[in-house]
Amino acid sequence: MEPGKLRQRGKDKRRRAILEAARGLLLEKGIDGVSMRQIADISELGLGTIYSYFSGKTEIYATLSVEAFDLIHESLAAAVSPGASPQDRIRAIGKALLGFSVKHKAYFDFLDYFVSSSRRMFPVQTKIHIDKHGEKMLAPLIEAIEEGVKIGVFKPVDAKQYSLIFLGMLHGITHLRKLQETMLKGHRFDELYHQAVGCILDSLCSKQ
Amino acid sequence: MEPGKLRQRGKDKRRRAILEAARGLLLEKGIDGVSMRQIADISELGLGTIYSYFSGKTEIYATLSVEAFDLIHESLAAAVSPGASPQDRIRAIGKALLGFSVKHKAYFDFLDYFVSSSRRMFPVQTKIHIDKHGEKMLAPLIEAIEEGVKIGVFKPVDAKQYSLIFLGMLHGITHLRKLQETMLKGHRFDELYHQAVGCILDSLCSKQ
Amino acid sequence: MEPGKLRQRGKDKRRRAILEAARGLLLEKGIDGVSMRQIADISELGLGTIYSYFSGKTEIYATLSVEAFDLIHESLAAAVSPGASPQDRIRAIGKALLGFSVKHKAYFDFLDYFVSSSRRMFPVQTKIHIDKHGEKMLAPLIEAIEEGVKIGVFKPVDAKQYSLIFLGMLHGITHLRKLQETMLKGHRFDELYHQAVGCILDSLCSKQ
Amino acid sequence: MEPGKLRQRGKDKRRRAILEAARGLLLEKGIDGVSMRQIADISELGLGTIYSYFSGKTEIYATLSVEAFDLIHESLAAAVSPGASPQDRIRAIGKALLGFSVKHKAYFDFLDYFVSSSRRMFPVQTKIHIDKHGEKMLAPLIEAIEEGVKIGVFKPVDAKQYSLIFLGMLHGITHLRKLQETMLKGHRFDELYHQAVGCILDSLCSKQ
DNA sequence: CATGAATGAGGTTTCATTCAT
DNA sequence: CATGAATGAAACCTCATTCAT
Repeated sequence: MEPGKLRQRGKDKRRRAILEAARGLLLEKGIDGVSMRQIADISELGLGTIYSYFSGKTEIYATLSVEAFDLIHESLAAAVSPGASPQDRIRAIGKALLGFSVKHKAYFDFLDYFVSSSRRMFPVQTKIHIDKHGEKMLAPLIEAIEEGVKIGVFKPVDAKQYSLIFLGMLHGITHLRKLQETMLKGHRFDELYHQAVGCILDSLCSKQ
Repeated sequence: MEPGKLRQRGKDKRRRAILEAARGLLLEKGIDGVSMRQIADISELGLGTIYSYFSGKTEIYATLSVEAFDLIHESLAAAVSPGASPQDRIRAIGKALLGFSVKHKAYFDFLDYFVSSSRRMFPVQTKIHIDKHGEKMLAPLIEAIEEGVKIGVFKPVDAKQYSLIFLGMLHGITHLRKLQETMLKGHRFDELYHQAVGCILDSLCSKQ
Repeated sequence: MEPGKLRQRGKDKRRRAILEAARGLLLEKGIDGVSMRQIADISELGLGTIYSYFSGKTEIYATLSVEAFDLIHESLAAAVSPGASPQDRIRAIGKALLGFSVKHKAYFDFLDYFVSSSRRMFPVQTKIHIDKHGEKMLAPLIEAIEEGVKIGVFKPVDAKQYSLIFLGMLHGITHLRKLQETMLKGHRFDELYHQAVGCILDSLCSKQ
Repeated sequence: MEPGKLRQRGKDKRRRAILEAARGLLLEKGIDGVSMRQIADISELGLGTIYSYFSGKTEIYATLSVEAFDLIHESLAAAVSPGASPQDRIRAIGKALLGFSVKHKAYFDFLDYFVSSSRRMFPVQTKIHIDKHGEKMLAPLIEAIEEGVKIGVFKPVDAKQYSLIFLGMLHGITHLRKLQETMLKGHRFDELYHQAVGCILDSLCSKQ
């Protein structure tokens, strides 16, 4: 391997280290717990180094946002088996999303916060760019619903609209997990989650 | 009226002024736009005075959280007409929640943020106290669903679980409103919202 | 004395302390030696306190500039005895300026720097305000020259123009003092200075 | 030409590129606008490379100072026609200095700043070296004045002292140009300048 | 009891310089 | 020999909180 590649790999590694540090801090200490100093310490890089990889905190956040959306998209896309029935595909997507929200809790909390406040946080151009990645997430869902409508197992609906409802719902439910020790006491979160997926399927399948 | 009462009233007024100022700032400038100095300026009180009404910023946030939950509860409770059918009651609750999220946007964004991060933000005792108020919100919904199950228009479900799904979903959908200019482009938000309510009703009414 | 006055006096004292610290640092360590931290340390105030007296470094510099010009103006105005001849008045002004440049060396170096770079340093509005105070300095000189022209001891000249030349010259000469150990070695600075004043008088008195 | 020379030429070119970049930045953005990074970018060299030509920023400034003085000296020396009268030679020198201050504004501002603060900026040895080059500037003036004194058109004066006054004055006047939009409003700068030169000549020619 | 001046920890960011490649 | 990635000291500034008046 030529030296250029090695160096490149080192750069990538550092870049990743920075993003992981930032993401980790975000999860562990919340949005106010993220300081450039801490990111530097955790990623074991000099403070100035951070600024040669990212123009500032905002860019780090923007990058994480895009990454998060892309990762979710990948998870969802990977979850659907081509031959499966629309219902199963939707269930699989629900499951994948739940899995993601458990495995990459950090990303989820992060998106939660940034979807809420990104208009204030990011320059409008950046926000549009991020949202484009967010929109990709919907594709696997839309396809599954359209397929179901086409073959007649679902009632005719606007596939994108239902996708938004589905994602919004699951997101909202995931949000509730924070209340596990209080409002959710006595309820199993995953059951709640599956029930919610079932709820959407009920609606899609309901004649009327 | 004796002087004590008058003074009491003045104190209440100041307390309210502080909370309004804090809430207003939160809406207008986001979580980073709230500083004690600004709260003092807007509420037309001295900076030090704030601290004789609240122990600090955290207590202000906690108080606002409780208030927000209580207000939502009131809205929902007021929305249900005693004689209405379970379906109509649920529709009314959905409508009321949508209305609230429009009218009191500030509170909604606020809860969004604080439900997410309250574990880090508040001492555990405070958090439990807040969540208790959050839980009250569910009551009108639970009642409507239980009624529907009892009279047989809904399939037999765990009423609290469905309530959580319902609220979670609506909350998630509301969250999406932030994406109106990007992901939601071409979709009317309120339609999406009503569709979501319909979705739950579909599920509740679907025969097995 | 009522308490308000006392407090006011304390505020004034602190304000002065800040300005003195800044001026002192400027003299001792040069423009790069002035940091807000150091100003705070020397003035024995908290760092944040500085910012409640001045909006930032720029405002401190602007204030010092204005003060410097005003002080010089006072020195020059005080130097002229009403009954003295125009020549004597000009000599007195020269002497006063020399005296000032020795006694308030800091201010002089300061002006030196800020006249040079104020366009980049200050917002245009601020610069205009500062320069207005600078212009006042000329008044005593202009009056003396006009008087001399009127009574015929000076040849007819544009009084303001000659004033500018006079001040510019003395300022330039003062600048040279920095070179006392090298270029000026073997020359007594004050002699140089008086010679320069004489030079202007020669010109003003030269027939034709 | 042997390869050593070629390489040498490349080195010289780079050295010059660095100095030009530094000087240009100084002119365009002022003293705070000069960073090693920018010098590297503009001179199209690597950042590290700068350090193999100069030991650091200070040495770059020192070199520029020497260069500036040498350039001025050349300008002044070139201005005097051997056969001209002392008065004309002095006028020519004044004109040359004015021309230089317009054409090489950067150098002038630069000297302004560094003469003021060089004691703090440079190690004493460096400063002495720089000042030696500064002193050379005086030579053409001294010669003209001495000649004038010798042939009796000037009164007997200390030629070096008058030279210092002359240069100091012109420098001071040049300084004033910064105030063109405020204090100097309504005055033509070059007129002021020529008047100042005339002023010195008046004095030199004044009997006793 | 209301006030706001004072505080200083901690935030983000820049930049001269070094050193491995 | 040229390079530029890495570094961390140090800059400016904000803000929650305290406490003397």
